Amino acid sequence: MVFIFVNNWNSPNGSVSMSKELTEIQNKILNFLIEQKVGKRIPPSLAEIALHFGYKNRATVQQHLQAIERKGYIKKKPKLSRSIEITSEELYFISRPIMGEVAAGNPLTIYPDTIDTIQLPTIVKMPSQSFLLRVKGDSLKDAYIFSGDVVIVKPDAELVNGQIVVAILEDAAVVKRFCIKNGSIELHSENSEYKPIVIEINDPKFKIVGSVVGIYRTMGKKILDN
Amino acid sequence: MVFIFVNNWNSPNGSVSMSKELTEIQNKILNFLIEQKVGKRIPPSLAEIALHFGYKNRATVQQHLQAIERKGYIKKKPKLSRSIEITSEELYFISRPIMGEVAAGNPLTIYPDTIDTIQLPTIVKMPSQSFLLRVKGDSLKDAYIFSGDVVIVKPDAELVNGQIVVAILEDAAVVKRFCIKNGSIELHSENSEYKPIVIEINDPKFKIVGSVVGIYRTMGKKILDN
DNA sequence: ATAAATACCATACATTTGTATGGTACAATT
DNA sequence: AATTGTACCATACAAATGTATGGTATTTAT
Repeated sequence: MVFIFVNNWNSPNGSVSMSKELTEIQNKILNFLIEQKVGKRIPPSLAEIALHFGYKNRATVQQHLQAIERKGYIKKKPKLSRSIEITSEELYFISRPIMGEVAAGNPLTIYPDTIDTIQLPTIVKMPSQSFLLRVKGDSLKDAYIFSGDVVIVKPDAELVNGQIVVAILEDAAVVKRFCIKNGSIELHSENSEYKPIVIEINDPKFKIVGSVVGIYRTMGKKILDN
Repeated sequence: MVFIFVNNWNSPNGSVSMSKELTEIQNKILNFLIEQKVGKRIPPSLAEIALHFGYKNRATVQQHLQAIERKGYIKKKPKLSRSIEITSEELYFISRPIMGEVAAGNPLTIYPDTIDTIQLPTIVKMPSQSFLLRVKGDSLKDAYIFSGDVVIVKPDAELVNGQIVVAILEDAAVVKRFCIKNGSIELHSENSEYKPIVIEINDPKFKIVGSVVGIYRTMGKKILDN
């Protein structure tokens, strides 16, 4: 997992609280904090930070954290373990692989490897083990999922009628609304131009990959040319 | 903040790892864990849990946690403080107020109070101090924001050209793409049917509320009637 | 009727953790 | 030349934390 530090403080209406630039080492420590929070979901203790950077004692880390806090990048509650808060978490992005493309209209080939990377804001937390797929095609446009959207897929999730799932059909993947009826599975498009796909439950060429637990679409910053 | 516990284990393809039902108290403790993680962003220590429930020592909490872990709802690393992980975090929802409605097309009145509540999945982390607004109207449909979508608004965020912002114009709120040009502010719709709104920077009837940092749209479970 | 699970209590103990203090070395600034 | 900031080290200590053990009372299941 690669984390990218996006320093935005110098933008037009820059944040007031970030008073000074971080040194290289302080920057590395801040990145580690973000990494730990996104990955492990809890902030590290001083000892864990020291271990990671090879420091022989916690005092070194302690002093670095004090410096980073003085400069306004983190906040911590005194005496409380693992209480480091990242001041402006939404300004940081984590680089996440997109595992393939998936057809919302007609089936498309699914790639075994990473095809692209997305800068996912750290505020968008992904369930563990879930992965990202980019949607192509417009058969789900009535469910407001569009070509280019990135869907968060949780594998082996429970399947409920009416849920949007990712399924493999003869080595191609589709995003459809799932419906089980009279012992056979129907995969619906929201777009009425596409007819439902009907499969027998035991069809060996069919497999449910997982359910779509969320979508992500980049919101900010579009160049206005006029 | 009110948290709602959604017990999903008994759904058709129930998860395998959740072996037994929790008792009432165990349930309350699990809810507290979720509450703490979503709110404070870090799991509580045994002492903090004991304090919250009025227990006189940590051992009581310790035994409850062991029971909850035995039943598969949480996992924790031995000897490590604040290392409780919620096994299937994406199954829980947090109840969050929607503060008002906002027009993406023509301006609408913004309500001072909560108008509705949404069940936001705990995987969608909101930046602190941000709030939710429901979008009405279709002027942003080319940016794929639709009537009914819930936008996450971060107040006082830095304003960058091309960013989507919530602004107040004569006591009504709009969602538009922000653009500053030659000393005056332009608010663009993606939908070409609407013309840009142009305001002078110092116009007292105009105020930027914040920037849209994300959208959320309920994905799962739609009743298929056929 | 007995066993097992639940729901607490008290006490004890080894680590972990945050923090304070003092020291060395080096680079940049004043 | 003196000061400040950075980047480490070592040691010490109180508080926080997780854990183990043993006990009591109540409810639930066998």
